[in-house]
Amino acid sequence: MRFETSTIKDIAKALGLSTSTVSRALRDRYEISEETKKLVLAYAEKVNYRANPIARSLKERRSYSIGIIVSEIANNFFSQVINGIESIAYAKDYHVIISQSHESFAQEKLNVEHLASRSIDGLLIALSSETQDLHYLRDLYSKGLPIVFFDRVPQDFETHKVIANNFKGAFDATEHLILSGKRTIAHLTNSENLSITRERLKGYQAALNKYHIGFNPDLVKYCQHGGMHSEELEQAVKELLPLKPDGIFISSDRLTTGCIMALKKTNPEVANTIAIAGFTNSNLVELFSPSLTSVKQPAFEMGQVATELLISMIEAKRPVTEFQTKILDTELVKMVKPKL
Amino acid sequence: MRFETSTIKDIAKALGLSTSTVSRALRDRYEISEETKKLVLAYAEKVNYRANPIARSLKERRSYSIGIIVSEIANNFFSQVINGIESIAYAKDYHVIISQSHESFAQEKLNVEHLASRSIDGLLIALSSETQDLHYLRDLYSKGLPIVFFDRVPQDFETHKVIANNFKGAFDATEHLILSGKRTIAHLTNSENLSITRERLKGYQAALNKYHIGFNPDLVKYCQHGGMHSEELEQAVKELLPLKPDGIFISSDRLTTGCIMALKKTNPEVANTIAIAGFTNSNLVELFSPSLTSVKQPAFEMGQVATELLISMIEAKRPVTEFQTKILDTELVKMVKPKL
DNA sequence: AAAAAGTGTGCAAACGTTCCCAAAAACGTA
DNA sequence: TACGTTTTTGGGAACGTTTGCACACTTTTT
Repeated sequence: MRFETSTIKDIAKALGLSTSTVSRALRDRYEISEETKKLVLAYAEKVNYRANPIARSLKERRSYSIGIIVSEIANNFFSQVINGIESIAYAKDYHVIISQSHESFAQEKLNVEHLASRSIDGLLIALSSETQDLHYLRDLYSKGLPIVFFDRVPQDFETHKVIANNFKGAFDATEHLILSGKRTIAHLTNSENLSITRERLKGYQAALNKYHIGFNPDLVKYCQHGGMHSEELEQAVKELLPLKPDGIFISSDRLTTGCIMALKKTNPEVANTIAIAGFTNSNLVELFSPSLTSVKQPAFEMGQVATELLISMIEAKRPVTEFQTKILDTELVKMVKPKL
Repeated sequence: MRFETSTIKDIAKALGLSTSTVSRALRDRYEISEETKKLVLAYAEKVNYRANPIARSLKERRSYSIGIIVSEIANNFFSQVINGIESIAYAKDYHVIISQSHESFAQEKLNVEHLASRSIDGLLIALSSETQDLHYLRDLYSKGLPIVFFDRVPQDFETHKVIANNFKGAFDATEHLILSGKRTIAHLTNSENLSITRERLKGYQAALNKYHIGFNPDLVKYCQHGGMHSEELEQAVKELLPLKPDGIFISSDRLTTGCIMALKKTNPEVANTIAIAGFTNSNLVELFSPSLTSVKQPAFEMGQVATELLISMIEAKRPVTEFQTKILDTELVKMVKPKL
């Protein structure tokens, strides 16, 4: 901001001290006498002194801020994760900078590189559904930028990761459909690149397997753009319906709502006859019609855990070499019988 | 970030030039010969030089970034506004920093001041429902920080503002309820501090008036926390129902969804008998049951317009003294008859 | 009484830029 | 040839911090 504001220099001049003394007094260093500290602190308070974080960043080569990349904030899952991140970051005096990839690799890369050039101290990222090439991230990582992945994580990247128990979440949801009598259960899911896609598919298959239901690959539909385009979903629904599914297990927030929307739009007459179970953290599910069974991820907690891991990496004195993959349990919220 | 990266100095040394020459060459200044420029550019490209924005900010006392304050990003209206903001900001080479107030004045103030100290070049803000004291904003504004308000704007603050046509939106929604035969129409709204609350109330009253329906203050319920707490809404619903409303006009996104939720939870038997019309930009309304009539704000456009105004203030050579309040039209999306 | 240790402070460099001011080089003109 | 102009380049200060080092002064130790 171009407007004047008091600096350490001003304080030093006013008090007849050197800038170093003032700086040290403000940071409460042991070398400075109590007396001087009091003097400085009082004066700083009086003139409403605020350290300039830009100058500090330049000097210290760090910014006390962490970058976040999600596909979009208009998604309850991600906004809850962000709230979790903020809760920890603020408490530890870090600021957060949020960027959206909108499921585009190019946008993701651009944002990450911009954040990096702005001296973020670390990065929390859920990959876009397009992302396959991790070179740019490896580059930054090898240059020393701490990175923690959450939700959508790469396979072969040695760092901390935080994910939901996708296998179990998918298994539970599918099993729930089976136990309520469904036998032809379709699976609508994201791009095959994503870790969550693979893990959830396995859970789905395992549940079918447990109840001796054959796995039919035709019943699995992948959406490359994660449901960002409605045509994508309508197409998938159109291809699925001829196979007469009596249940659908859907693999992500955006897809779940999008799929119901597509069903209602293209085939309203069957929308209520198909049982739906899907991953979603929407806080509006109770309002949906047709209603559905949802798999909720511990989003807030995921943000917290990821942030704690990231900050521990940032503040580690020596390079971290032991990495963890934390797996958090999902929760199955069963469909309530629609009243009326 | 603490890892090494090439600087202007490195380039200068490698090429046997001075830092000033390199700096000017990179910024394509006229004083530098084409030859030198090519040389520098080529080398910079080769070593993948990235200017350090922190250093630039410190020197230029601006950051090419703008701050955004909204109550929460997990709200389709605000996330759409943010998308609009980003679309303009990125095109003009500004970066955006998003902060959430969670409808808390203290949090809002903290965030604004943090942003200001990080040298944002301008601020886009929708006030929290608690905010009454604007001193801290006036302070920053008078020190030269450009501010543009959107959606929730203060009355007596001379700067650009961008809002929806709240009066008309409210009028249309209420009229729609009346025309579909409702006569006892309640109004659920936000804290009285907010501009949107006042304007929408007026629209509601005007519609009643037009059709000679008496205004009953008991039918108006204010939610101080904008529906952040579910008890608040359940309480309001509880107080409203004894008055036997046959329609409710609701004044904001969060309240609309929250109110339906509260209705379903506390009085499921009447939930479907009361017609609902409310402001909401949720992209999931089509899924809601009971379904409702919604007033959609041009959120994306609002973000764009606000950003254009802000950037014009930032880049103005002389202080801006003429301010505009842009009013954008809302859209009434009528309830579809629930199938099934 | 001198040396050693401890305490509090200041100087100045550094972080990576930008830009004012001068100076050098190239060119024309008298 | 000597002098202006114009074009191109470099030196160095500044932005607001932090911090290694040196210095001065007190206090303790021998």
